[in-house]
Amino acid sequence: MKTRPYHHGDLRTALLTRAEQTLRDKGPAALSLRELARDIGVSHAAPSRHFKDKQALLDALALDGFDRFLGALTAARESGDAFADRLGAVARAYVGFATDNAALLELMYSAKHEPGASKELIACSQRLAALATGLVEEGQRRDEVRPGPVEDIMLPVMAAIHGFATLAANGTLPAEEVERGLGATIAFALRGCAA
Amino acid sequence: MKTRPYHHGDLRTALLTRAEQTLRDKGPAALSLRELARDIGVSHAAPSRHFKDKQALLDALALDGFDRFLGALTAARESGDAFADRLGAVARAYVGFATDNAALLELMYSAKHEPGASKELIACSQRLAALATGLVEEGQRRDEVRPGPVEDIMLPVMAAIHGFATLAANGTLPAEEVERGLGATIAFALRGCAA
DNA sequence: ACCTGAACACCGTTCAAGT
DNA sequence: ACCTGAACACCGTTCAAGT
Repeated sequence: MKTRPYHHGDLRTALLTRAEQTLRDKGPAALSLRELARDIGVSHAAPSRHFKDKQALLDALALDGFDRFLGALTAARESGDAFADRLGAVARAYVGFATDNAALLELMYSAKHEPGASKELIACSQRLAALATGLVEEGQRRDEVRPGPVEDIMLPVMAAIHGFATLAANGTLPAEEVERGLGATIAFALRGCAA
Repeated sequence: MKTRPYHHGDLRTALLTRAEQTLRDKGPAALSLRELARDIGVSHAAPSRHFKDKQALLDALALDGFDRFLGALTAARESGDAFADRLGAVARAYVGFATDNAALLELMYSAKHEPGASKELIACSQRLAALATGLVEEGQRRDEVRPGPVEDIMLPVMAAIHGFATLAANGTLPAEEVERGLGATIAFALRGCAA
């Protein structure tokens, strides 16, 4: 057997990993620092060496989620050449992440607009806005999206995708209707963008 | 001075009123049954006579919110005759409620998809869907909305309105940009619906 | 019928002390 | 540097007992 490193080794990572697991399995309400510490096998006070309080751990979790989320969206943005393909791929990536990480996404959005939201979290939010803006502008340059102020197009498109993603993720829309609804939402968005 | 009725009088109502106040002022995390009881001046065990547990109080709060929300939307649905006017009024009512009752709306949506969500809460959710469906169908009958399966139009429209409302309510979209963004979102939705 | 007081099993956070 | 143990001030929930 491997000898365990001094004390725990990497408690910080262990806490984050376990916390995300719990978030996924039992929801955000069931996330307790003391239980996390118990599960990992350290004292209840140990986490405070790595996270100054519970919110700091939640913020780290949210930041981690945003990184993966933005990674997925950025990759999707390069799918094909046409605006329609790129928008469709981004929408699918967005909704896919939302349904696969419902609790985490909720945490990401609530952490972001907490009073003392970290600069990194705000930066993530801006990167997301920049991605959407860039996508629409590119579509306009290709004459595949009608002209006019980008915000007036980008905002409704993101609202539709984000709104659909939350409806799909929280179960308002039954799982078996998600695929069709997503197709309809993408088609609807493209209609609204059409030149 | 008025003599106070036996014991408290109407503890149930007092709890709900105070809880909504706290929700509005300090957010859902700050909502504690014991503090509520303290503020009102009863023992910490008293609330249990009226709400079997904390979730029951939250459900009652959510139900109350849904009633007002549906009332506002139902009224808006009768604004003018044209589909464009009605959709615009519903969207404005939706976003208005969301920005005026951000924490409550969040509670309404999370209470609704809690494991043991009450029948009444689910019924509210269905009334909302029925309202949106009726609006679109009416537009189709008037030839102001393109033909096709209602769900394929209703769902994207609701996603856009709901998505915009959450972006506006949680501060992702700065308050001074809400009015313009709302106009753009309504215009975008109408474009997507156009016959 | 409605409420109280005490009790139980949890929390998050802090801080001296250990290794 | 990293963790422990005890302490503090909170929770939600339950239940006998009071009026």
